[in-house]
Amino acid sequence: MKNRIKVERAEKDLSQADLAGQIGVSRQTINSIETGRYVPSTILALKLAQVFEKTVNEIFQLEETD
Amino acid sequence: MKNRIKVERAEKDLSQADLAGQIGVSRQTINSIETGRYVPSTILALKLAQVFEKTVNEIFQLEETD
DNA sequence: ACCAAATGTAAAATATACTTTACATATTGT
DNA sequence: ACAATATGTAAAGTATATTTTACATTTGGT
Repeated sequence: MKNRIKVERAEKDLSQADLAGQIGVSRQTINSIETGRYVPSTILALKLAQVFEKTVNEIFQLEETD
Repeated sequence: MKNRIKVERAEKDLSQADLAGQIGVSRQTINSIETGRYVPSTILALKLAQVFEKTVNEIFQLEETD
């Protein structure tokens, strides 16, 4: 699964720590999702989408391997 | 988190087992998500949305308690 | 009423998300 | 170059998702 978190963060000028704080997870959780080390829960994806004012589908996309 | 899986299934006339088969998870996984017993991964949410031809946000919505 | 299919759950096992702590590297401003 | 901030990652621990097996209940058709 691909994601656009890094880009969305840049557009809102948010650090990983900022974003983590807004959503209520650890900074490492954001980093791990952003770098594809693990797949977030749907609740987390919805919260990220909410912060970025986008849909989940705009931020996360399936790949063949999924 | 709320979800509209039951309704979307009805509209496509799919049983829980049918849906599970299309996505590649167990029937109990679908049942558990549908009845709110647990929160799916974003990959699973994207696959469900794909089957229903809707966005993840149309199928899953955050609640205050999330 | 009977039968088949669909649904709701539960328990045990396994996989994976997420936290905390900690450290190393990279980036940016002065 | 220096200091501060941001990022990448790792290991150990905890919480939660998902599978498999299994059974009880419900629903729909005849």
